[in-house]
Order: sequence, then C-alpha cells, then structure tokens
Amino acid sequence: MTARPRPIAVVGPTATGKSDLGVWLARRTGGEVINADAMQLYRGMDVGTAKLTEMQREGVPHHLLDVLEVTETASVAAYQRHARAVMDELLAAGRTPVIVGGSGLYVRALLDDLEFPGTDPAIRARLEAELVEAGAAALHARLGRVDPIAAAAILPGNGRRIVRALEVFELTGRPFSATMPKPGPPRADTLLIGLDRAPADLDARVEARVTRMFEAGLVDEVRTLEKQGLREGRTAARALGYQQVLAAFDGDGDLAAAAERTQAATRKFVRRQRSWFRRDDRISWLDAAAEDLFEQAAALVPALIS
RNA sequence: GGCCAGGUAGCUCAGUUGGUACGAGCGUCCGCCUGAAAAGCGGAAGGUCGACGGUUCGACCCCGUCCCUGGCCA
Repeated sequence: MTARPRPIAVVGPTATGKSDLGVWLARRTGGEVINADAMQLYRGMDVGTAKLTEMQREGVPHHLLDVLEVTETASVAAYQRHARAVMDELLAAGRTPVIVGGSGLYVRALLDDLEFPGTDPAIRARLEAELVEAGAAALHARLGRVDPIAAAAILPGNGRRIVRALEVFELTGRPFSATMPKPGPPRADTLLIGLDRAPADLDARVEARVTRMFEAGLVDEVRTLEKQGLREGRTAARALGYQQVLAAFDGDGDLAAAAERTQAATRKFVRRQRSWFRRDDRISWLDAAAEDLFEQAAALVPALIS
C-alpha cells in the first residue's frame, strides 16, 4: 500500500520560519527532516544558527545536523553524498524526506544533477598560494588558455572560482563546467516550497532574532567553540554571528558592534538568498506572515489533500 | 555672545589653485555562483557640492550675509 512518498523541500531566506514549517510538514506526512543548512552541520553551533532544540523538533528525526566538528571544512560534495544517502533510505522506508534549509547550493546539489569533480589538497594549496602571489587576474589569464569556456564564465576577480576551475582542469584534464544547469525535474519529484516575507518585515525579524541570539548566549557559545578550534575552521569561523563575535574578541569593536554587524551581514545574506532562489521556477512561494501558512503549505502537498 | 573647524551621493568622508562632480567605502537595487556557499565575485542607480545675494563670460570652489553641527573661550 505504501505509495512512494514525495519529498518536500522548504527553502528561502533565513528567519522566515522554515524549520517550524518543516517539523509541521514532517509530522503531518510521517516524514523526517534533512537539514540543508551549511552551518547547522556543525556540532555546537546552536544559538547562532537558530538550530531547533530537541523539544522544538517535536520528536521528528532530523538528519545532517551536528555532523561536523568546528575545525572541519564543510563541503558541498560531501553534503551531497550524505544527504542523498539519507534521502534514499527514507524513501525506501516509505518516509517522507522533508528537506529544510537556506543554503541554495546545497539544496541544488541534493535535488539536481550536479556532479562535483574531485579535489586534491596539494593542488589546491599550490593554486591558492599562486593566487596570493600572482593575483586573480594572472590566474584568470592562465585559465583562459587551458579552459576558455570556464574563463569566460568566471569573472577575472573571483580568485576562489578561478582556483577551483584550474584545480579541476589539472585533476581531470577536462574543462570545468562553471555554469549552473537550468533547474530540471528535481530528484524524486521533490515538491519545492519557498518561504519569504515582505522585505522590511523580514529585516525587522532578522534584527530581533540577532538581538535574541546575543541575549541567549551566542557570545558564550563562541567562547566555548573557540576552545575547540573554531578559529582554525575554514568555514565555521565565517558563519554569521560567529565571525563578528570573534572579531570583537580580537578587539575589533565591542560586542554591541558585533551584534550590529551581524544584523547588517544577515540582511545582506537574506538578499543573496532571495536572488539565488528567485530564479528557480520550481518553487511555490508562500508568505510566511500568512495566518493560515500551514494550511497553505498543506494544500500544496498531494498526500495531505483529502 | 566671541573664536576656530566643518556643512559635497541614504551614511562616513575624499576632491576641484574658478571652466561640464575623476569621486571612495558602506548602504540600496540587479546579476553571477558545481568540493569555503551564513563563503566568493561583478554591474547599476543615487549629488540644485547648507541657504540667499554678489563678483565673473563662467562659481561647488572667490566675497558678503544668514542657517545648521562640533569644539574652545566667555
């Protein structure tokens, strides 16, 4: 009798209430949540990432939370492998995967046919050293010689992407497809639900949320993680809030300034998230401020329509 | 009340020895984004240069008056 469940993905900017909607949908459909938030991957990064507490999860199993130490570097490719495995398991068990998160690339890595060529720490390190010495423009020129298509797609100032393209070329001897594929049919016919709010409204929420995070012990959390090597973390140390508190520890402004900077950086992040998800026309958008938000969401889920 | 400094883009500030504002950072808007993605990169739109009057072919830049802000003195 078990029809194959149709996965649901809840995406959109931060602070819109994705996590709560995810839990609700999981409970309604008998599903489990798969995190698609790059920073919630980290163990110990809780208040600053607005990670749901055990209680708030209401008994719904959450996957891909707390799977990395703060010293480890996050990676989309690793996420893709791990998340797909979990998704397949859930589907095989007849449980609805409810993907929740605002990391656009992670969501696409999970749901689209993105293939990540390998990586090599030695090559990477060498190229990064060259980047520092020669500059992005020089590396971009070199990329233009070996992989003109990638070079045309990557702006000359974007050292990060240039290095990766060169790395892939050295590693595989083949050109690097540096452009995102157009969104196609999502894996397992996943239903994509986008959550957003009126910009001014969401900005105000972000502000309030950051203030609450600082009151709720973000600074202590950073202090604890610092002892666990947060500063050596290439990705974790750059998370919103954590980055700014570390700067305050270094004497760059006080904690009040750190809070303000976190708010500003988060507002900026919200805009980047919007522009990322905006173009994905597979997404059905809902206004997070709607009174009957959950009902509206349920109305999109075939399994919940009676 | 007197003296000094300053009033140039939404914000913080450059700049023009008088000839269409060379502006910058931040913010805003838009776009990009395949192993750091809460990261990284790019583009655009914004200015009656405090107000009024004068000198001048021509003033944001010179002169005068006034207004505002900060500091010092009384």
